[in-house]
Amino acid sequence: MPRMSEAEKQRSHGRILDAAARLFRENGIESTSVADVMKAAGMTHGGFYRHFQSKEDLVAAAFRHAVDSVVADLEGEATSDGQARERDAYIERYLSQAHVKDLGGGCPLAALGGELARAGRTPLNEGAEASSRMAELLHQPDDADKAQGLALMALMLGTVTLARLAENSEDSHRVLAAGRTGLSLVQEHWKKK
Amino acid sequence: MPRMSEAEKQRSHGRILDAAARLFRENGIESTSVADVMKAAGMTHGGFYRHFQSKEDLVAAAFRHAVDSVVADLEGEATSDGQARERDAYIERYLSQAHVKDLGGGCPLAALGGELARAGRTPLNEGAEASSRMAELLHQPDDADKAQGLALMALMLGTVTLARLAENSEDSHRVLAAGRTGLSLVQEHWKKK
DNA sequence: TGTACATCAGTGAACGCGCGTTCACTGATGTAC
DNA sequence: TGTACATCAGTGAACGCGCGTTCACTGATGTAC
Repeated sequence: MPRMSEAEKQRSHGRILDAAARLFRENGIESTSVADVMKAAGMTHGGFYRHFQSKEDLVAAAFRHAVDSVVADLEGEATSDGQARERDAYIERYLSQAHVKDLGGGCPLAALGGELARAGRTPLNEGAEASSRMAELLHQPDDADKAQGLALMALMLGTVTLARLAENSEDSHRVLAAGRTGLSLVQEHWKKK
Repeated sequence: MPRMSEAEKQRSHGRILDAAARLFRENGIESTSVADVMKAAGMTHGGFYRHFQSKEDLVAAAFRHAVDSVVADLEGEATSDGQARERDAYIERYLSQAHVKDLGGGCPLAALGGELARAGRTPLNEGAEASSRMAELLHQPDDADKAQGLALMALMLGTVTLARLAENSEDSHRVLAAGRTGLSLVQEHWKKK
């Protein structure tokens, strides 16, 4: 059957990234094998090394891929007013039960932040850049440095992490509600400090 | 050489838990093997199953062991005034560069929260209980439900997670400072909502 | 435009390795008389 | 208290298995004339 055309190779590449971004978030990096990813992308494991030098390479690329799609969603708006509306909608979605349940399609930092810190130099760098980019998205006009954006990101990430550990949906809702309350305090009173 | 006395067995058990609690936090659950843990505890891997039924059992027990030692630190104080002082000191230590660097000895939720959500039923239950116990520790007299404790825990956990992803210590300090600012806002203004 | 040939995307078997777990064994410990 | 014996904590070899990675192979693609 092989060889495929250059255009088809690029489509394969995209399918591998999509599958990896989802599986790593859903099951964790260590629990997801190269073969798992390739199977989900509709191929066999042998072809993997035509696309990436190593699994560690894939981890970094797939993580960036996941962050890219979040960022692309929010940077689409042209006016700063539209961006503010998008940002608020994103925060609301972030602190929702749907996001808590959607590990595989949710925030890459919330799903993999802890693991990334131990995953090797290249993935770690991607993690650092991701928190920068995410904090930038949350930043508001009155946020000179990115401090408020970082604090919001930390609170959101922590809230979803705790909500995912809750045993029942009642506890999970309690955690999300607490996170929303804390978030509004940070948003409203930041510059009064 | 075997067999050891009952007292010695209990000491071995403690050494296994100590080693596991440190190694899991330091290198992650999947990257730490049963043999790694037993070697760090000064034994060979074969004896492990006299102490635990499976690795998953050890994960749950070691996580609880780590949470226990955090909780014991803070529950020692008898007076509510002493407890309040201890709590403030704990928060300060939590949001310090030393804690960011000390993965193996730091907050179990920050190190393993993400992985725990995928680690099986028993470890997941331990995670749920841990967030309850930690939120309880942070709770203040005017915090009727545990909402404020949960929000503080989420902000602290998220801040340390982001700080651990930072590439240099300057960025890491920036994240910690942002977390501290956010935290004081949540502490001061909670009941005004 | 048509032909001959080099390239290389994807396949599937194979590699060495470390994993969680099992097991026969050892000899000090704990127990029964 | 002393002796005979069952127990069982820890050892180290062995198990089946899945991992990341390599490789010979295939045949459509892309290129040179």
